[in-house]
Amino acid sequence: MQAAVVSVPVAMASEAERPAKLRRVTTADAIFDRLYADILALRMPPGMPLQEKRIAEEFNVSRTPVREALLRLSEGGLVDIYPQSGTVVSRVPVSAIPEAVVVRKSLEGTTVERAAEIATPADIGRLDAIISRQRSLAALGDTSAFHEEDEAFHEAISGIAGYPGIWTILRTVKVQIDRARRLTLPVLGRMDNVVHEHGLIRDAIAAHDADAARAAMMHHLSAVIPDVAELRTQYPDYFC
Amino acid sequence: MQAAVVSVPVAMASEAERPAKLRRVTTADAIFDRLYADILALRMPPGMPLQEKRIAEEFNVSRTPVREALLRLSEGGLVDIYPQSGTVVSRVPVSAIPEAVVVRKSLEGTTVERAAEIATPADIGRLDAIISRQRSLAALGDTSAFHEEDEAFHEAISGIAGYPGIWTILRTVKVQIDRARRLTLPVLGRMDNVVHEHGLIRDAIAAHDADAARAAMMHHLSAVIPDVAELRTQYPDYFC
DNA sequence: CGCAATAAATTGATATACTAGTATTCACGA
DNA sequence: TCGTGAATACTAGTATATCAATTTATTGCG
Repeated sequence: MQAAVVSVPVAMASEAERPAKLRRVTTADAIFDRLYADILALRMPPGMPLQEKRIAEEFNVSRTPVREALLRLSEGGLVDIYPQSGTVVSRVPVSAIPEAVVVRKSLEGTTVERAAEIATPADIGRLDAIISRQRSLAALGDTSAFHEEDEAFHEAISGIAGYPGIWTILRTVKVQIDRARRLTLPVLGRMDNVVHEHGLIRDAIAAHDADAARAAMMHHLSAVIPDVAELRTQYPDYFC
Repeated sequence: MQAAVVSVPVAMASEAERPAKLRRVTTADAIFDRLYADILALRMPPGMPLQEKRIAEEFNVSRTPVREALLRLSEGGLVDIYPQSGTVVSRVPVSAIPEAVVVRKSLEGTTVERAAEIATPADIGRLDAIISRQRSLAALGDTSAFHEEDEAFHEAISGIAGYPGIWTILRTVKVQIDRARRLTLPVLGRMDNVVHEHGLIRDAIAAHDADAARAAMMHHLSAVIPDVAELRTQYPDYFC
């Protein structure tokens, strides 16, 4: 099943304070990561049918860890499990995207304000490093690596603000938006715009101007809203 | 299978499903709901060791659905699973509580503003009904039922705003706060204060005054922050 | 063609056994 | 006596086989 909307977030602090006893990577974790990446990269497009048994054979494991991975993906809204029927890669719920954008604006607005208040020069340096890498990747046209750095930028701001758990929530919320955005990111010049907007956010944080930082973030988040109407006509099978 | 007969309030929240495919309640769901309720009500206190095998025997089911339930609880931060070692009810991460409050303020602030903008008289009526029930429950001193109505109030506001997915996030974030709050809720007069604060929020929404609604919500959320320092000395085993 | 009976397919759950780490115990030696 | 370390008893992770419950596809008959 799929919660139709912004899916269940992983609780904050569950991973963060594992007392030095680092959780070892289980088979189920590996399967999850692989499927997660494949779905996000659209190598497994929305609507694609999945089967526990087939995946188990493909990875040479039993159904058990595959099932665990699929259940976790289901909670994240990336797959829909229909009992006694089948499992499919979930279609992107277009109706939930506006809500997801609202969540991002709310949380990232709060976060960037706080970051602007307490950022240190070292923090600014880390942001600069990310932006620098993004500039290079934009020039190379490496959209995949660029997207990773984009995530790193937003995660870094959460870290600067002292709200690492908020990033955990945002990552979950962002997934559906990102799946849609993956279809539009190749648009020429978009990556350069992102780099520029990140620079504005960075400058506002460096200047400890909370209001400007929020404004820059709001503008940035508004700019990356995918045009769902157009996408829907272009990839009708990928949305619902 | 006897456990399926054990009637557990499955509807801990809206499982608003698509009409076509409705998901039946699985054994794992029932186990999850039961454990979730027991942990939240502190019938299973933080630090209490759990064992898949023992729980399975207790519910007369196999390990499989128990395991699925524990994995979901783990993602929600309610239990900590140590591979090849054991599972325990998680201690409340005190360091995460302030962050959780920030998330609540951010999201519920956004939500209540939107609700104030578009609330209909019928919506106000629903809020009034909840507040009315809370007033009765406060008089009776039924803290458990009162808490359920408290959840209903905040969920209703999310619904009015048209952001049902935000409630899903909030519920997850609220859990850790609520676990701590359960130790302080019996404070005399607190329930009456909550009723009053809910009334102020309701009035602001009814008046379509977004600013006042946000202010009332901020005040409300600030008032229910548990005194972690005191709790930590009073229940040292429950926090980390 | 319509439709009901039937077969196939798939997830949900059970039972069992085994693996691989983890924590405890307890005898042993400095 | 006090560690120390190896044997030992857990516990979660995985594998396998099997059945149950349900949905979906197929078949065959009127």
